[in-house]
Parts: sequence; structure tokens; C-alpha cells
Amino acid sequence: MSSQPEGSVDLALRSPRYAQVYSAVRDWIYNGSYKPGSRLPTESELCELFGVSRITTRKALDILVDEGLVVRQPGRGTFVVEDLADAPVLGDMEQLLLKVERLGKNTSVASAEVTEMEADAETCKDLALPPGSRVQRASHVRLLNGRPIGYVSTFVPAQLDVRFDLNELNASPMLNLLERKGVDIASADQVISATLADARLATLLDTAVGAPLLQVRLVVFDTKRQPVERLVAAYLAEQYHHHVHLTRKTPR
Amino acid sequence: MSSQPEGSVDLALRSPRYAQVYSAVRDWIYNGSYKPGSRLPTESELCELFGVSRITTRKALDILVDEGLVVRQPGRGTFVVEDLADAPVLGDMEQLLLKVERLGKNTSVASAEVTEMEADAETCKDLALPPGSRVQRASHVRLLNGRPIGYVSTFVPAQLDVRFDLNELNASPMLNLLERKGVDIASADQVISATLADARLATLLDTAVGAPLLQVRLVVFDTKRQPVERLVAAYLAEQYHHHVHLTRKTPR
DNA sequence: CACTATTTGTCCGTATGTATG
DNA sequence: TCATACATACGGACAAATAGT
Repeated sequence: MSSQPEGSVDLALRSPRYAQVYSAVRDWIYNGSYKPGSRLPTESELCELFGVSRITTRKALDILVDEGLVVRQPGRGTFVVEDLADAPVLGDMEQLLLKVERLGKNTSVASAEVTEMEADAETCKDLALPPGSRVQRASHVRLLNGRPIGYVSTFVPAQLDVRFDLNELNASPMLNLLERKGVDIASADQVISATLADARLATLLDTAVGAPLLQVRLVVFDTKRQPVERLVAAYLAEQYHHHVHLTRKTPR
Repeated sequence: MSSQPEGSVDLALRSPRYAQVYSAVRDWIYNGSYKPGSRLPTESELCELFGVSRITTRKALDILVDEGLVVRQPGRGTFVVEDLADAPVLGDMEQLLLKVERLGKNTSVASAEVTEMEADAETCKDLALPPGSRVQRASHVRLLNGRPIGYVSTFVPAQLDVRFDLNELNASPMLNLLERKGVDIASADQVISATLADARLATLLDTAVGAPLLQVRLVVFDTKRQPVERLVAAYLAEQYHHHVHLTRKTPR
């Protein structure tokens, strides 16, 4: 006596309906079916298209609004944002994953290396490992248009047993590789600070010793709240800006 | 034939019900009625308390979750987060306003000055003003425990006609003053970068020339999408970290 | 200017699924 | 096993903003 349609069961296994609507619309936006500034189908139309209720459709659109991909205008419709290119990173993991993926496609890497080593104190702390634990470390210089923009090091616990080689890492960033290898990424803590280029970094980034660098440290957690990756990056301040868009969620 | 209760009309004018529930619960958290880690009333209880439906209660809680003030655990309840003190800034204006307000209470200012001046090119651009427009500029060194942590300059268009004096600015940050003077703050764009201390900043911040600084630039917009304030700040990298917590909004 | 249609915003009641203890 | 509490989802309703007639 369930109210589920018995005819179509192919899709819809596991993931909630609103997530499916969300992914579909998001893909429309990213693959260009709906270009920046264009109007999406109305909520009612989306309901019909996907065979879901308005609540479900709105929940999917809520996520896209939170991510800054679309804006809603009462009486007019829902529109893809104009400046999709540099959409800001909000407090959203999905957004970070996409941004990292695009970064991986638009940039290249140099001086890459992968080693297994004993974790230092700070890495142990961030990854909740006992002192002396072993980690896989991957590091590289990231290039934009052939010029270095930053130096990135990532640390993954050795016991996680996901191995990477240089070819994989050249193709796509660690965060995306982890996802593809079945790690259920759920959240992350990011701390942004500033630092100076020391001799080694200055050489790698082709800048002067003492140049200002934006330091980004990121600890990624899976759905069981276990840390799965630590990332430490230093970006050239002139080349890399961290952009955040803040919006009020309550009226008045 | 409206379905509104005719008995109680005291409150509830204008702002949506979910916003009222949101404010009430948020106040419970901030004034200590519900301490970090404690469990909030269940959704059903909140529905009864405020006389609203589950949808309304959940929408209010959704906002608090987005802001990182509470976490939900199926089967257990909704809990105030443990580390309320340094709750991260997500992409939320409300959060920024609260954070700024707390900053104003826990810190002090020095070397403050207020002047009216001609806006430089960058300020004109950010505030969408014609070249040569006049702005009110306020700047000060912000101190934590008596030690400088950053230098902050704010610019407000002169034609906005909200005047500030030093006493007001010593008492609370510009952003809160604007709110209180009736400016409807709606959104902001924040760009974070890194820079070095020049001679003037080094003296003001009691550090060495060339010390790494975290540079924060903020442009605040009102509900009509007009820029109302520009802020440029430089914080000592050791003293000030920008913390962002990222969460996945779609399951799987 | 009023009127209407469209579209998003808010809100209700209800039902079922899933995780926790 | 069972009750509790959050997660998802349906249908329906009216308000408010917008754009066109």
C-alpha cells in the first residue's frame, strides 16, 4: 500500500529526491544548458518535470541559492547568476569540491612528488593520529597560465589505504581523488592566514624571499567525522584572492 | 475569512513567523538560556511553544544550522554547538554582524580618527561613486588585551548623511552603527588576501616592517543593492585567523 | 489607474522513513 | 522491540512582488 510508483524504479535508489533535482539543475548550469543570467523553469514546471512536490523542488533550489549559483526574484522567476566564473566559496563543501575540480582543469602542476613519511606533530594533531604515524604526502607547485600561483601539500593517513601515484595527482586534485576512491567527504575546517616566503618557497614560486603569501590550511572530514586529509597551501597574494559573499538569511 | 488567530496580534506584525522563532532561539543561545552542548526543545515542542507548524520551526532551525550555531542529530535532538566562542563566519551576514559586535565588546581601539575627505579611486569604485566624491573615513587600531591585532579603515559615502563621532566609534564598530542608524544591511563581498607591513603600519601595529598581514577588504550593500560601506583592514597574521567551516548540504 | 496572470514566499496538516537509545 | 526525534515528502492555501493589459 505504499504510495510509490511501481512503474519506474530504475533511478531513485538511496539519494533523496531533492538531491536528484539539485544535481540535475546544477548540471544544467555547469554544462551550459542554462547560461548565466538566464531564467530557469518555474518551480511548478520543475515539479512537473521531475514529478515531485513544490517542497522538494524548493529544497533543491534552496541549496543552489545557498551556493550562490542562482538567485530568486518574486514575481519574476529563478535566474542563473551572472558571474558564475568566480562564484565565491560559501560555507559549502560541494562548492569547494567543484571549485577544486575546476581549478584542477584550468591549472597545471609542477615539481610534484609523492612520498610516504612519518607525520610531524601538527599533521598528527590535525588528522587525530598518534605520534609517529605514517602518512602519504603529496606536494606540488600549482601553475596558472604557466606561472606559479601557489605551493600545495596534502597529507593522508597511511592506514586509510588509498594510494596515489604521480599520474593521478597531475590529473586531478587530491580532494577529488579521495571522493572517487570512495571516501565520503562530509565537512572541512579551513583556516586562512598570512605568511612570508622563505628561501625554498621563494624559489619554487619564483618570487622574492619575504613576499606575502596567503596561507590556507584545510582539514577534511568524512561522514563519520574522521579526518581524512590535511592540506597546507601557500598562495602568492597577488595571484590568489579568497572571495566570500555574505547574504542575510532573515528578512528585516 | 483569513485563517489568522484573532486573539493574539500583539507580536507578529510584519516579519515572518520563522524569523521570529529564529530570533527567539538565537537569543536563547546568545544569552545563555541554552548553553553550548545543551539540547534544545524538540521540533514538536517548539511548534507548540510558538504555535506554528513543523515547517516553520524547521525553517528557523535551518538558518541556525547554516549559521553553525546548532547541530541536528536524528533520533537525539538539536544541540547548541560546543565552540560557540569562535563560531566560524559562514556566508552569512547575520553571523558577521554578531561577530563584529562581539569583537567590539571584547576589544578596544586606539589611534582612532574620523575625517571627511575626497575618496580615492579604489574607494570610488567599490562604493560606486563618481570620481572626486566625498566620503567619511574612520580608522583605528584594534587592540586585544592591550596589544594591537589590526588596523581598520572604513569609508562611508558622505551623501549617505549618517555622521559619526569618535565616541560612537569607540563604543561599537561601524557596521553595527550603520544598522542602528537605520541602514538596511543586506549583503557584503569580502576579499581576503595577504600583504606586508609598511613603515606606517609597522609602527601602528607595533611590529616589524615586512611582517605578514592578513588583508581583509569588505564592501557592504543595503537591501537596494547600493554600497554603503567599504572596509579595509590589515591584521597581524599571528593574532588573527580567518576560520571557515564547510559542510555538505546534499547527502551521499 | 485598476485589474489580472504569473511566480516566488510563507504556512498549514499529514504521512512515512531513518537513526538513536 | 519500542518510543523518540529528526529527515523527507505530499497536497493545499493564501500573501506579496512583478509585469503586462
